[in-house]
Amino acid sequence: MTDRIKRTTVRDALRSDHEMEEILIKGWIRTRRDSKTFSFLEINDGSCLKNLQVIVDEGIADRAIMENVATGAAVSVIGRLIPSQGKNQTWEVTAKNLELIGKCAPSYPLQKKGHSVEFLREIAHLRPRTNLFGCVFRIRSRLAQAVHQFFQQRDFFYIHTPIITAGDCEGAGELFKVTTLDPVANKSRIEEQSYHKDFFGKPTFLTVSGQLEAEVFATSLSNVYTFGPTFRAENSNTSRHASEFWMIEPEMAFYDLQDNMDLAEAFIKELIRQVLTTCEEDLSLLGKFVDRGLQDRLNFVLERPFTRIRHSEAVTLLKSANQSFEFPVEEGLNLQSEHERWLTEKHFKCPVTIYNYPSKIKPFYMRRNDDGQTTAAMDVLVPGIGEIIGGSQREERLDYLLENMTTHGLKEEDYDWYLDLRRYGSVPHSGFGLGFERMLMFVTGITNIRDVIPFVRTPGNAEF
RNA sequence: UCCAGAGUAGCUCAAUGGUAGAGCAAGCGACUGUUAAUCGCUAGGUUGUAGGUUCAAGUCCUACCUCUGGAGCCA
Repeated sequence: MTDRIKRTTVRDALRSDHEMEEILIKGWIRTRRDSKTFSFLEINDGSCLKNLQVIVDEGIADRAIMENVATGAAVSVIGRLIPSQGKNQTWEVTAKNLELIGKCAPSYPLQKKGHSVEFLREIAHLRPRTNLFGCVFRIRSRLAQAVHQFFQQRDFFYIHTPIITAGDCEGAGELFKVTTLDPVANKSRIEEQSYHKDFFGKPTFLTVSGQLEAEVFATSLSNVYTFGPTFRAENSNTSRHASEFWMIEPEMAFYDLQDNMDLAEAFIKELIRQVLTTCEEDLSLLGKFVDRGLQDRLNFVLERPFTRIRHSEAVTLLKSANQSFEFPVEEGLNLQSEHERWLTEKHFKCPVTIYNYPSKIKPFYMRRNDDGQTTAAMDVLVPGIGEIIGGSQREERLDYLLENMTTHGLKEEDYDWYLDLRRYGSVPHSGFGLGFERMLMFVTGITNIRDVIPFVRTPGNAEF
């Protein structure tokens, strides 16, 4: 019987502009309230935040079935969609037929009332069934879509850079080693010897960035972007770091640092605009229970230009700040979290783009400025999260690049193909990396990165 | 990895070194076009782990584990 009618999602049912004599709804029961001769079921199928209220009169389903129609169970309902007599919904369904698809054991850990995000993290396989995580992951999907939309509208090409890479890019940061060798069986061997027998015949790692590969395509297709998983084996235990995360890395030929900063700002604003206009309902829940000022803050960021200051100006501001910092502020030193927070949260109270960083604290591929002291690097900082974008104009001049590699202790032969880009028709180009989860944290108000990734990987944790 | 804090019922939390408690959830019942429904009853515990101090440890000490917040690394 149920096979002949097309299933309607809860979202479509609640958006209906007319009564429906017969509707088929499938989903999970969020809660049940019993009256003397009938029951109220709240059904959610994840298609939207809201539940659909179903009225089941006595006798519609067997007593044995009704006993199992409880919180968490999966059901199928055929009934009439009619205007609701109740207060909290416009439409409701009076059931003509109720089937139990999958019953729910009484040990089901999700209750009607609020759970802490810490507890829900332990049951990551069930947490998308909560209002909060349903909202987060619907928004995550929209945000990913918005990323592609932004670049595709600007004729950028989406490049799939490798996840397994050879060689440890710029020697910085801890990498995950990829190997088919058994570390126990080979423990007595010298590492170099073992690599000859390894799958790729050389050391390989999970990617920490697709940037160098993206540069290949920027110097051929002009405007490109990557959007994929990224891996860092750093022992970072903070609310803003994960071992596996998603990063977006646009790379543009003929862009200088100014162009790069302009694009970064337009990108962040467009992502916010998309979420504001397409995720209104989900945002409203987050605005109510997670971050009271969420929508106001997003609108505020959208309307104002980001503040842009040179690193040296930031240092001057911080030095004259009427605030004592734990760490010293010095020209030539990197800014600490507390300094970034002061700039973006206390002083400017908006996103801040800092550029022209001291050369010695930046990697080899960034372009040297004419002053000889700074590089054409830029970071975008946002209130509450800190660094959300890091980028630069790349060093397109072969001789300077080689010089940088020497000072960073890198071997020329390891970057031969990268250097070829400078040998054969080199052009100025720029790019940046945006942490997808950090952006999602910013638009949802969620303060821990573990709560915006479906299945988080952090040091010591690879569950599910 | 470093600093700080916390681990007690399924969840959120109480408990001067002296018999382990509540709210919610669950189970049973009553009531009701209800909507975080309401009311009554029932059950639920090796107090993170291992040692130690003490007549007596959830409570004090040591080590370890896990989680949370902050720092560093960064996106």
